[in-house]
Amino acid sequence: MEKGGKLFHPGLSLDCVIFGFHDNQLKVLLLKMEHTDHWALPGGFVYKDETLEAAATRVLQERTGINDIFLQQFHVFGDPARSDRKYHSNRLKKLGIEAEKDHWLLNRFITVGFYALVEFSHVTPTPDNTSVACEWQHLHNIGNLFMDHRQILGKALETLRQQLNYQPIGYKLLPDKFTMPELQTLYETILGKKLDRRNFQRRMNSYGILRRLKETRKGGAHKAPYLYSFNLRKYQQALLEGLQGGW
Amino acid sequence: MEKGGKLFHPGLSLDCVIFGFHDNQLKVLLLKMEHTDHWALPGGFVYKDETLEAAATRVLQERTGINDIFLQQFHVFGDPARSDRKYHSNRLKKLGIEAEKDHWLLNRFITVGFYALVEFSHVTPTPDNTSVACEWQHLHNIGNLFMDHRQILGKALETLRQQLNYQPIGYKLLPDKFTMPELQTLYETILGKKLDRRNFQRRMNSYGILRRLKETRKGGAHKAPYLYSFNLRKYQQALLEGLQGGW
DNA sequence: TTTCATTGCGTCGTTATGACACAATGATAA
DNA sequence: TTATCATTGTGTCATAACGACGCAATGAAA
Repeated sequence: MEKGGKLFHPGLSLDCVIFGFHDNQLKVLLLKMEHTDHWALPGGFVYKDETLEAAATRVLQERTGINDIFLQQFHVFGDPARSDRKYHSNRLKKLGIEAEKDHWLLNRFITVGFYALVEFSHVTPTPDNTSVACEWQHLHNIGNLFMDHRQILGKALETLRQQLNYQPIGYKLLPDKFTMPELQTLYETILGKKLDRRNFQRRMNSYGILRRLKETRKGGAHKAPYLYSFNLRKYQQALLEGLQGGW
Repeated sequence: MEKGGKLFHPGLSLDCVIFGFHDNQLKVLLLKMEHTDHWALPGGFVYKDETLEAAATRVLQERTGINDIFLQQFHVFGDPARSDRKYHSNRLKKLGIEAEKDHWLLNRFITVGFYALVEFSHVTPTPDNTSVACEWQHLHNIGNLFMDHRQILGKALETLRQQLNYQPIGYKLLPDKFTMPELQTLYETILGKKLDRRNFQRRMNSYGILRRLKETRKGGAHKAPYLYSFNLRKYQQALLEGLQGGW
């Protein structure tokens, strides 16, 4: 906190939108802030000799426990008015740090937005030293967000939608074995619209990127759907050209 | 040069890839650097109270003379090794500025890449104070580029390709009146592949975003092609959904 | 006046798409 | 044990879109 000015690249931060999929819902990992009902995206600063990607990877490792994480830079947020200097100066005061006017945290910050795709069950949510909790929240039921984090989240989702045919989004978000309805719900959530069940299945199968397993998912009421897994080699090859047809 | 440290956001720059279309070729506006055969993307720094977009707009205005320019942020380049500190320290020496070790220009810089689309004939190329010339270069015949500018250009082109169905790329790059073969060549250059002339025309017409004029383009050898202009209202409406089918 | 590359418009067979029908499944309730 | 019923697997069908290609019209240059 005191040495940050010497350690970090000045006026630069990053924020991560961490997506997970569970209970047939797209979720985002958020940090609950102290003394308010506000939530924040996991973020951090960039060491002076660190790449942006390394910094993001480090932050993501700390919040999720996952080392090898899929992430993509998607936008820079640089509005001069985006910083909440009052928050930082209050926080410094509480920490007993004399908040000189030119304290490194009180300057303007540009932030680089990253989105990350993780397998929900592999994550161990871990708060950082500015937060009191780290929890998954349903994408469509998110409370008050800090600063411009709502805007950052929105842009991340928009990017996810655009890259659906070019990034291994299903592969990174779903567990090894999943059902066709689960995959479809994921697509529907990201796209924000309903898709026809039968046409979805036909198209997905036509790509040749799925392997249908002998097993079915027992346990739910009604007919047990087959389990699928990705044929990773073919998936990646198909993504190079983009999944044809689009959604 | 001396006061930059106080005026600008520290360790932050931006670089612009300015695309234009002329002589049936996609071109990029570059700056010729002094004393070398290297070229550089037009770039600049961000004032402490300026948005990134405003800074890019300012830079673009200075290099092209155009005020109302179309630009899009596309990527941040943050490799710690990307800066060429030797270049800056030499330059400072030549300018007679004592290059203290902690001179603001000698620190690590993160740069935000913007691409801009301009109507070629509206541009008045103007060098900045670090360059001896400002010229259009053919996209496929570009000389040595400074630092990581080749990589930045590559990423810009990749982004352009991805956004072809979502941004008014034809509208921003072509003059008010243009022929179908010109539009097709633009698409072919961006996509990097040949398209069937007749199918291209059919698809373009089916979008309903073009208005065929009564005039033809006389002067070239062979049959005179019709001139077209964009129906801007319909174009923009179609872009919201993305031009269907893709290329 | 002829030549010829280019342009405008159209054809044709195939494939992809959207909308929908129907039987099979399997946990739950009767 | 049997009936129920939402859900799943598979298929059909008419239409639209697509890729490949043919051919006549044009207009500057030979």
